[in-house]
Amino acid sequence: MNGRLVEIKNISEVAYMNHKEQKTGKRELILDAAEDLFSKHGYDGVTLRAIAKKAGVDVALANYHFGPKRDLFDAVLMRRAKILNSWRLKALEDVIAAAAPDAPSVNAIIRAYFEPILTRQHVKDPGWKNYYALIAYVNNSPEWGGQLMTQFFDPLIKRFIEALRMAMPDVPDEDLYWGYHSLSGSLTLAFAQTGRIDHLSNGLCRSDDLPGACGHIVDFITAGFEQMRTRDRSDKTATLEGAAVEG
Amino acid sequence: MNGRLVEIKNISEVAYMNHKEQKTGKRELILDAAEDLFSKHGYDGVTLRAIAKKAGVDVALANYHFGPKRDLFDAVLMRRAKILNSWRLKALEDVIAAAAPDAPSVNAIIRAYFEPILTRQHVKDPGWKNYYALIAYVNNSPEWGGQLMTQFFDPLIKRFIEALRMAMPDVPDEDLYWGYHSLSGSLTLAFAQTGRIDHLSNGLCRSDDLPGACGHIVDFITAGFEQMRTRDRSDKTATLEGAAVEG
DNA sequence: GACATAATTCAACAACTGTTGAAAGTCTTC
DNA sequence: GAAGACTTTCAACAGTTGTTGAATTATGTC
Repeated sequence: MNGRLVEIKNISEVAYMNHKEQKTGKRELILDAAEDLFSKHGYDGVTLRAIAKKAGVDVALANYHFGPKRDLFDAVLMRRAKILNSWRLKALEDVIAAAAPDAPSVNAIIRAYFEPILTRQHVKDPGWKNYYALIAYVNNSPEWGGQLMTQFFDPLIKRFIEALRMAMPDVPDEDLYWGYHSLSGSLTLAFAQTGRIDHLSNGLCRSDDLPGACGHIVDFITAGFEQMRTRDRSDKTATLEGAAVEG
Repeated sequence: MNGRLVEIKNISEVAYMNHKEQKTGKRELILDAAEDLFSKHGYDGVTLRAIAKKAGVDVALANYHFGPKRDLFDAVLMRRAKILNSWRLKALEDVIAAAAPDAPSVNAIIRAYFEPILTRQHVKDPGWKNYYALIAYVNNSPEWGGQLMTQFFDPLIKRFIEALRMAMPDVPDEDLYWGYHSLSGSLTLAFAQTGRIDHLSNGLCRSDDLPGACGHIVDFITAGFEQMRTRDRSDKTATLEGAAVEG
């Protein structure tokens, strides 16, 4: 059985497919090839001819199915965005329901954010790996980051922050937002799978081991949020300014 | 007085400039323009003609000074890399010396990593802002991330992890490396200044306020490392697998 | 099996890409 | 002020880019 397709159907996310999309034809091959190449070289680093060659089709076919290049890029992003959101939304709601009427623990919330996307079977699928790397590219790009990420993931993230606010009612919103910012950066770099940590750790840690990374990151991030309960917010902005500049 | 140039000279980093580079001619204008555009659109998203136009010079001039496009990109990265490293190395060594013969605190080490680059005067300089965004682009790109970041920043980072190992001798290296990975991701996203947190927080937090971000991130990351002293390392990899897939 | 419709390929376009060699300009040094 | 070494521009190249319209093939319908 075809792993990805089965998953998509079972999760009752068929709705977002229109009648054209569920076929296993060359259309999907183009999306797969584009996903792979875009994730590795970015939007401008990939030509339609390279995509067509990798998909084994003619150049013009991409334009026939998706219109201009930019729309193909959006289609690649869109294909897995909703299913991703539904996984994480469900995990978050499960955690909230399980703790009700109390607020869930910070650790449970963080786990609901990471585990659905980092510890499941699908992380072995090259398509999903490429998609994650693509999200990393988009999230860190000034050109795409502001607009596209907001469009796709904001609703989920707002509910996530809401849950954190429930768990830590006395923590100011500013702390929560910056905390999410750190969380997002950590996740993004893990997504990117640049091989950097492999070099740095002499092979002790592997950047393509997403489930392995998950445990470490979850504990790290949880502590980052927990710390906010007792954080010293007095102005510590006394800088080292001048020490190096003048001397 | 010209902020950036004065800083560079005072910090006794003139050594890395060869005799050609210290001039304020069109050569620097090309580097500035390239830095700006590369940081916003990535390597492939920028043409030499766009750089030349922004710098107000002819297309051929970039090639005359730097050779092929790829070498121009390296030159942009190289220009500020060494001075950046020297700032952070000095801060780290100051912290180690101040605590000697004891090990420095985790918080002091983290602050030595962030404050020299986020709280100083130079973060107001658009050139440095662009450079930081460029580092973010490189760090998250599978194409550049592995090689270039290693080449430029590994020596510093190894000493930094060494210091953390001194501060927390009982923590396994694996935790330290993954901790650095989270740290690096957080810093990178802050560098990128995508405007995402602005949208998300309805203007409460601003992604171009790097000094403001610094305080939050430092406390967040410090807690992430401190947690490793008492971390439960039993295998918690029981996943939610199936819950959503089957239902 | 004819017919309409969708899918795919083919050939070609105008615009743009990085790069180059020669020409023109500018600056230093004697 | 002539000579010579850098700097900068000009004009052009061969190759590549996204896109398009017509031609060809496959798919489904009655």
